[in-house]
Amino acid sequence: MAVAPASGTDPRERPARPPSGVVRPPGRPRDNRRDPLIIEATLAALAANGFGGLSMEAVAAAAGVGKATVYRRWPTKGALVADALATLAEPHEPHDTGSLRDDLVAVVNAVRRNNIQTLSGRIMPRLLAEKESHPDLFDTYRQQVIAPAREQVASVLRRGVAAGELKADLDIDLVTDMLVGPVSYRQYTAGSHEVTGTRISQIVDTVLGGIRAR
Amino acid sequence: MAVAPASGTDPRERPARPPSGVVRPPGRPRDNRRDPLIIEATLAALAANGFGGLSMEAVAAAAGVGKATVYRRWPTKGALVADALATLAEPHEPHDTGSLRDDLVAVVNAVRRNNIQTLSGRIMPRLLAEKESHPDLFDTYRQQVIAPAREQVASVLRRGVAAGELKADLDIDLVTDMLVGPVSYRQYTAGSHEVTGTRISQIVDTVLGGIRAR
Amino acid sequence: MAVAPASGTDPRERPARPPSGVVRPPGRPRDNRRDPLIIEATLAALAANGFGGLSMEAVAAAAGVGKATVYRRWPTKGALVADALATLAEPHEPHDTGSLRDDLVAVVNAVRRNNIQTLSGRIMPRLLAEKESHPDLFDTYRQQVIAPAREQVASVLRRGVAAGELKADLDIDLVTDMLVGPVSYRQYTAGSHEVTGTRISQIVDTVLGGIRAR
Amino acid sequence: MAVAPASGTDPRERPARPPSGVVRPPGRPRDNRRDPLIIEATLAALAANGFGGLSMEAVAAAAGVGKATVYRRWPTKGALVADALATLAEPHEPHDTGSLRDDLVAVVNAVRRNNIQTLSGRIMPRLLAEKESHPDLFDTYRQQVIAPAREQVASVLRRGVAAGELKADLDIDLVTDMLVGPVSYRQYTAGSHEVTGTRISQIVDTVLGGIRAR
DNA sequence: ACATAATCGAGACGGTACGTCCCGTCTTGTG
DNA sequence: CACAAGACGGGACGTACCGTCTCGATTATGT
Repeated sequence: MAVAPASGTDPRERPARPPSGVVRPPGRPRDNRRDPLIIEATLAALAANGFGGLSMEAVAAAAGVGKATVYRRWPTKGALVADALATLAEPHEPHDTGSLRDDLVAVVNAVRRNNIQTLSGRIMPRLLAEKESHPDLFDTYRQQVIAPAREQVASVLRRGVAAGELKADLDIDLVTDMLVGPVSYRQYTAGSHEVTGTRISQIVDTVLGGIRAR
Repeated sequence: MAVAPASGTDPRERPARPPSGVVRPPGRPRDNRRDPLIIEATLAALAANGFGGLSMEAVAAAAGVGKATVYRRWPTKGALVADALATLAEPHEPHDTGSLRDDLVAVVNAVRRNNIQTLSGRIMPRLLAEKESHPDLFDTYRQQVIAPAREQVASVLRRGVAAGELKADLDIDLVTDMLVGPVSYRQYTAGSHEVTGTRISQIVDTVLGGIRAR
Repeated sequence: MAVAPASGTDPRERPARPPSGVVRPPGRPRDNRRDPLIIEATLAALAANGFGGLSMEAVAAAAGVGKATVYRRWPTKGALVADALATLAEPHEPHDTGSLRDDLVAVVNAVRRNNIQTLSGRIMPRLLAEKESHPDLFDTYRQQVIAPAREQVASVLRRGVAAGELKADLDIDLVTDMLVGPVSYRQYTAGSHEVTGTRISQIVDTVLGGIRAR
Repeated sequence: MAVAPASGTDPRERPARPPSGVVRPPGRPRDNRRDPLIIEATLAALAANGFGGLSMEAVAAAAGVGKATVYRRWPTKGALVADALATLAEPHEPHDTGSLRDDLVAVVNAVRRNNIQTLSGRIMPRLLAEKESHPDLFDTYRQQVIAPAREQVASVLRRGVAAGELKADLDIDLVTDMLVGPVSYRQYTAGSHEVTGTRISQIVDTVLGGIRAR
């Protein structure tokens, strides 16, 4: 992780110097304002062309940065992309309205939105396509993006089990698949606007109640 | 579609000459044994590198054919790939054992196998990744491969409705998503061997009965 | 020597095919009309920037040829330049007017003209400057250009010795230096137009007669 | 000329402070011990790679100095090289043994030694090669190095004329060429060790006496 | 003593030139 | 006329390097 954490202040401002006593290398220090530019350009290029179609040159140009500046920070394309993917993790706030059904609808809706409106949602199919040649990249994506989203769904389900509302021996992992799977699969294979909030409610209700007559 | 239909005989054998009286263009006739070689090489290249990473040169080399031979048949890469994708359709035999649950398990298992063991299953993520730049290719794939598989599931569901075993107002399309989605999504995002036959049975049972306690 | 000898005919015309019975490699044969273009561009680049400053890319561009075409013929810059220098040899016609003095003036004038008006004369200082790093190139130049010119001077001197007009124990090599050296040195170090025909006559006369009073 | 004149003392010692009363700019004064290091490195780089191949970075590195230190003193590469060439002038002591022939041999020998054993002798071909693109540099070299050496030869010749030993209407410039030219041309084009003291004696004798039989 | 200000080595920065590699087109000789 | 083999022009990419710039540290000077 070569990327400095966001300082929370004006990004134009250079970060404060480290406390004295720290040994500093001689020469002009690296300008860390370049890092987020490069990372952003990398993610955009990844969404546009995938890993194989991503060139360091295009990243540098899009970031408005010399090629040497990129290579100075990340020696290989893989290292750059790995660091870029590591920044995709997003904080998820918990959902707890008291209604299990409403909470499930809310978290699955969050999955839906993340698939289509975010950069990471556009990156996913690219990484998926190259999973065989570069499994490590997709692993990183899974850990950073997919796993947290699933965990959010799973935590709601566990609350339902604890409250006695759901079967005590519920296979949480399986049911998570059954909530996330239809939404994601449909979105990716059928177009971005196919899955509406209404449909998600139907999915949740179906999983809760089944489809048998009476 | 420039591809000659499979003759059903030994492909090594040259097709018999048409009856005399038919006008034939002068010169050496085109050797149609080359076509399936090129199509196969195209699908393999598509699975390996996607559309963007597919080069006519690599296809020709893999097919053991000169580049000009490929270009003589298909003027562009798009035309070649479109024709190649059109050959992916596979015949599906109907499932009807009398048990709705067993039939659903069977058809979903067919989906599972098709995702991982066939060429078309390996091509899917590639086309998915390039859906934005080449939506027509993925449309072809959807019509040729995805739609028939879904239709198989849907037909079993419709039988269940007709038999009164399932709710009369069932949203067939939605439930199809709920059976196919979890399987495909899990397979593609989590690895090929994660989804077992047992798990598919659980999915079918959950969709049928729901997850509510009591 | 990968360069085909000049055919003497219209360079636009492709050379005749080799006699049948010669085995020919398959595929499109190399278009040997490209060779003289590349060689000419190489010599021009050599005169302009020397060996170190010569780039294969610039040569290809100047010749109106793809880079791969150059590398297909000559794998390295050194091989290309060596072949180019090998084409610099020019035929020298003998001088024999009956007058030793006039013949000497004529051959030294030929040296003078070759130094300033030809491509090889502009290439010489470049090779000279890089003699330490690439002695082989200058050696080639010396054999192809310098040695023949000196031999022309020497042959006239030998005729003078044989005719009894010059000292019998004359050091031909030394006197050749004394005729060629002042002209070349002056031209290269003082500018192109400093050495006139009159001056060359004076040099010849001085070498013949010396500078001592009476 | 930004170069401080040689102080004649130990160059390691910093120069004494100027007498008080002289206005001095505030801040850290420039350390003039760096200048000769940079000049030397420049001449060495010039001998090694010529003007075009000389980089300020390489000069700074060879001088053990930061790049900014070089640019603070000389704004351009041309200014640096011009100043470096201006330091090449060497003092020539007069030759006068009473024998014209011996004096000529001595001064021509001095030319010979200067061509091969000194830095300026190795720089000459580099500047010669770039005379067309940078005539000013070679002009400087000619004034600083070539002209003084020629003048030394010329002065001996003038003494010979004044003493009546040489023809009264002697073209001094021409004869200087005839003494210096063969030596320099031979050395540069044929290798460094080709011209011996014996050969120089022969050249002088030939110029003095001519080559005609009897 | 201490503030001031310019110099110093080191190295990051944007930009550029170059050789390698590869693609799609074109051009051969052969079947 | 089809076919393979491969030459051709063109372009994209990573490497290497250059001149400019910017940094912290140093070092004389003046108060």
